[in-house]
Amino acid sequence: MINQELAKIFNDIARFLRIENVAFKPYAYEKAAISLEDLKDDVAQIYIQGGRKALEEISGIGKAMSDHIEEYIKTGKIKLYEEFKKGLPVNMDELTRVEGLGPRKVKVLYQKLGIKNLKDLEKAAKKHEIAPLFGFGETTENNILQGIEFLKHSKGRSLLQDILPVAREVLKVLEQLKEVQRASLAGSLRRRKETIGDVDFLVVSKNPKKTMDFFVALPGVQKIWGKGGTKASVHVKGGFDMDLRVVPEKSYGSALQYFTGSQAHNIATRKIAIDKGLKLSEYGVFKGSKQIAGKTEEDVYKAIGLPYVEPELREDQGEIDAALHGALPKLIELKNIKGDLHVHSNWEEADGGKSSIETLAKQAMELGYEYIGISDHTKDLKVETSLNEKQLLQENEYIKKLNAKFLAEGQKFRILHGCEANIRKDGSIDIDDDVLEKLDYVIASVHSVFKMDKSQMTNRIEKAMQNPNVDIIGHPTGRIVNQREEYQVDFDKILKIAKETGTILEINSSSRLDLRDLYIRRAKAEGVKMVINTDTHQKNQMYLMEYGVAQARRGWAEKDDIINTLPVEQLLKNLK
DNA sequence: GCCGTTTTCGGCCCGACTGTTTTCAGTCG
Repeated sequence: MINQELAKIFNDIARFLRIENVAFKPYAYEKAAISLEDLKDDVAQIYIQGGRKALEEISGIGKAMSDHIEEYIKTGKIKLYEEFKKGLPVNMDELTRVEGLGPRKVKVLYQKLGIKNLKDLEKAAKKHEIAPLFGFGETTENNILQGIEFLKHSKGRSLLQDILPVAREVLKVLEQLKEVQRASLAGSLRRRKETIGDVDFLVVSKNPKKTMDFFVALPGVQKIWGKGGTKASVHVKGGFDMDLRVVPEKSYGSALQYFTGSQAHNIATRKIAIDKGLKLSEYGVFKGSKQIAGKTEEDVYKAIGLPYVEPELREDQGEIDAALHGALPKLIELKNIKGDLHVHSNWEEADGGKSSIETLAKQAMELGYEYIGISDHTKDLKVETSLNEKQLLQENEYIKKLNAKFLAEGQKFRILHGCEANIRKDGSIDIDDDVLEKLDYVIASVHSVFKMDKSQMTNRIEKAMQNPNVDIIGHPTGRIVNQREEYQVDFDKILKIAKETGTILEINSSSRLDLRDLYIRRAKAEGVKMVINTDTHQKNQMYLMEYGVAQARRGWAEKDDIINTLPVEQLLKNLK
């Protein structure tokens, strides 16, 4: 996929244009870049199939952008970009990642000191060559050094599931402060993005200074980045930033709306306000100089003529239009989930990190589930607990006994027996059909040979879906967030076959987060049913369900799109 | 450079903080 490469180039061009004080164009290039980043299809494919016309149907892509894209596909280069780079041959992307350094300062640093990259920058700062420059100074030089240091330790964007628990701890502490009246998470964390850049908190406080002093003294804080009258920013151990904003009660809703973002959603909502002769900012909704809303988010949306929009939808991906037409989805919630169908066990005895089936069942009961599905790996995957036909049948007997025991104890809980079988290279399943038939359900997943060409991989998965015993395709695109790209597959075809065969697609809650949000939305649009599973391998991973549900919400999924919201008998009817 | 259920031309979100050039440009979210 060249989408990301092009997005980076467009972002760079936007920076070059900003240096030259060109009005509005940078914004257009940035918009085009965002559009490409969010695009689920390969832009080269779009061009090959539909030409320039198809390109220009992408939002933010007009004549000039499609020129650039065509040029890049044909020659691997964009002339305009090459010329900009000739005039300022620096690693713009790398340098502007240093906090406080933008394109203009980068240009000055290149012209005066010949700084081209992070290494040059660090050297110059250490030799105190930066401070004497016009427009710079001691503080700026120190900030640059610290910014570089932070970048070195920064892991980039962290996984939501690593950050949210930490952020909740901090939020809890803030909420317990006597002077704090209200507190919330904001930013991409509140929107439950897959990865998080920094953590935003918003509070209303009777004593803003005291609250901010407390915040910057939290354990784990390594550096106070900034502290003003309403905002404090810190770097913390683990390589990420936390921001705290203190706002007045009467602006809490508009501030929360603003700091939750996304930026694109904010711009869209502000435009709607303008159309209505209003002004929307973090301080409220204003008619002239009079504030007409701002205390709660609901009020803010209402004042500009919209119903409340759930944070997970705020990406300017059609939610504004849906809101205007009363067509917002009623998103699935964690409490709708009645069971987890992708759980690995060490089926007889607890051992190492894994749990016995009985332990897992008890955990599921504690989560309020009505059922759990045990789905151990099968024989082709050479892991300790992968099962062959004979072992699967033994496991089946064992589960029957456990269910009988629960029944005798009066427990209204059921263990379903499945497996996570392997889809072989040729699309066949590594367990005999007469054994698969005896299980309550079968998940089939790709665990090997990821690098196939698109049509081969599509045929491989299609063949698995055609198997009458395969109910669910596990982690359907093979991606792992921050670790592995998805394999090449024709997702439209997968949806079509899933629909025809009644095969369910998994939303995997682990760090795979596969399906990704845009695919969930497409599956929903095609009427393909999904299941949200945790893929639990270690003790206590069933709590990950919340992240799969968040992913589903970002994909606009409703309760009816997800089969494990159903009671057990209905669930079984929805399987093949 | 892009876009249009009031526009094919005339708009394009809004405000705070920082450092330094002391009145504002650059950067950030």
